[in-house]
Amino acid sequence: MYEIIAENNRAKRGRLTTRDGVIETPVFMNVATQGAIKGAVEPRELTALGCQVVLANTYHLHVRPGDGLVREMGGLRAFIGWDGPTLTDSGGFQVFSLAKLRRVREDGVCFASHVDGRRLFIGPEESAAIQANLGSTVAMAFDECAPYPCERRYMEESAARTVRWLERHRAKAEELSADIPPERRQLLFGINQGGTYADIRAENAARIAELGLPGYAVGGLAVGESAERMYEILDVVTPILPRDKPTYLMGVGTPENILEAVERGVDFFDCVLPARNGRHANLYTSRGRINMHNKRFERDPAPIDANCSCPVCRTYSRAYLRHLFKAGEMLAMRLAVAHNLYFYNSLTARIREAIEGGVFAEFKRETLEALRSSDVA
RNA sequence: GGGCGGGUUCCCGAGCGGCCAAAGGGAUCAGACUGUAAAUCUGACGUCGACGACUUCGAAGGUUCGAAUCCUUCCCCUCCCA
Repeated sequence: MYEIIAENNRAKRGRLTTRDGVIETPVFMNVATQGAIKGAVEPRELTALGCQVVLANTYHLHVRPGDGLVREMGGLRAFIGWDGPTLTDSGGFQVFSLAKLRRVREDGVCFASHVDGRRLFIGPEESAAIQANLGSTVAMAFDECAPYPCERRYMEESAARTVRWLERHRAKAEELSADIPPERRQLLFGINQGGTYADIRAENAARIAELGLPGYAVGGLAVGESAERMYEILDVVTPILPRDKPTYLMGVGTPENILEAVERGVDFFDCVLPARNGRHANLYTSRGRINMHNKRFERDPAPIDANCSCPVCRTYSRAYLRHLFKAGEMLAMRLAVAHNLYFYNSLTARIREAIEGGVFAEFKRETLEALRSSDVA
C-alpha cells in the first residue's frame, strides 16, 4: 500500500508498505543483479549503508543458478540473506544490453545465453513464472528496452507490443498467485516505453495507467539520449501515470538525474553507477566525483568525503584507498562500493527529509551547486 | 685466463640494413561508465614552438645513399671451461 506523506510541488515523499517491509521513498535500490552487489559488499552490510531495497535480475538468475533452485533455497531473500524488500527486473533490459544475442518476437524474446550460448526463451509468462519463483517483493513487467536512437515506426511497434506483454504478464501473475492471499502477493509494476517520442510515451502511459497496477516504471531512458531529453520525457509521462502509485525511473542515474527526477514526481530509482564507478575507483562526494587513481590523492590523509559519515569515511584515508586501488587489492573495491552505495542511499534519505521539511527546491539547488563545485581537494 | 650468449625508450621484452621514435606486456598519467556479458574499456606515455622537426637502442670509431640492426676496439652482465 502506497501513501504520500508529503509533497513539494510535484516531488513526492511516499511510503510503500509491502509484505517484506516498508519502503520510504524516494528510494535508491541497490543493484545486485546476480544476487550479489558487485564489489563484494555483503547483503548483511547493506542496512548499515542505508539500503532499503535490493534489486536482482530475472534473466541472470534464471540462467544461473536457475530460478527453481532459488525457490528451493527459500526464495531470493533467504537465498542471499537479505531481510528487506527486493525487486526483480524482468529481463527486459537484457533485450537491450544483450541485443546481439537475442531475437524479439510477438510472443517474447529468444536469447542465446551469454554464459554458454544455449537457447532460451523469455516472454511475459516466462518472466512472471521466474519472478514468482524468485519470490521478489516487486516484480517488473517483461518489456523491451528499445535502443537510442530508435526509428519511430519501430518504437511504435515495440511500445505497443510491450503493452500486450504487460497484459499477458499480469494475467500470468494472477494465475500463479491465485492461492496466495492478496496481501502476500508479489507486486507487479508496469513499464512505460516510447523512447524519446513524447506522443508515443504519452499514449503508452495512458494505456498502462488504466490497468490499475500497484506501481509504474518509466523504462528505456538513460540509454544514450541527453539528460535534458530524459527530463522532457519525464515531464510528459509522470503527470499521466497515477500519482497515487509509486513511480520508478529504471536504471537512473547520476545524483543530478535523481534530483531532477524527484522534482518531477519519481520515487524509485536504481542504477549500477555507484557500484561500477566504485569498482573503477570513482568515488562520489558531496562536491563531485573523484578518481582515486589520481596522483593528487597520493598523500591525502583526509577521508573520501569530509561530509560523509559512512563506515569507510569514518576510518580510512584517501591515501590508503588510492594505495589499495594502485595495488589492485580487492579491499579497494569493497570499500569504494560501500562508500558509493552509502552516498546514494544517504542522498535519497536527505531528499526525503527535505521534502518532509518542505524545502526540496532549496535542497536540490544547494546540492547541485555543491556537486558541481568540484572543490574536493 | 679461454669460450658462448647478451647489453633496446621507467621495467620486462620484440626487432637484426630502409616500411623504427622502435611490436607486445607491465608500471605510470588521464578519461569513460546510467533497469551490470563491465574488478571493464579508451587515450597518453623520448623531446619540442608536435599532420613536421629534433635527440635515442652500453661507449667510441668505421662501412653504407641509409645502421638499433654490419665491422673494429673498449666497458659492463650471464653462463660454461680452467
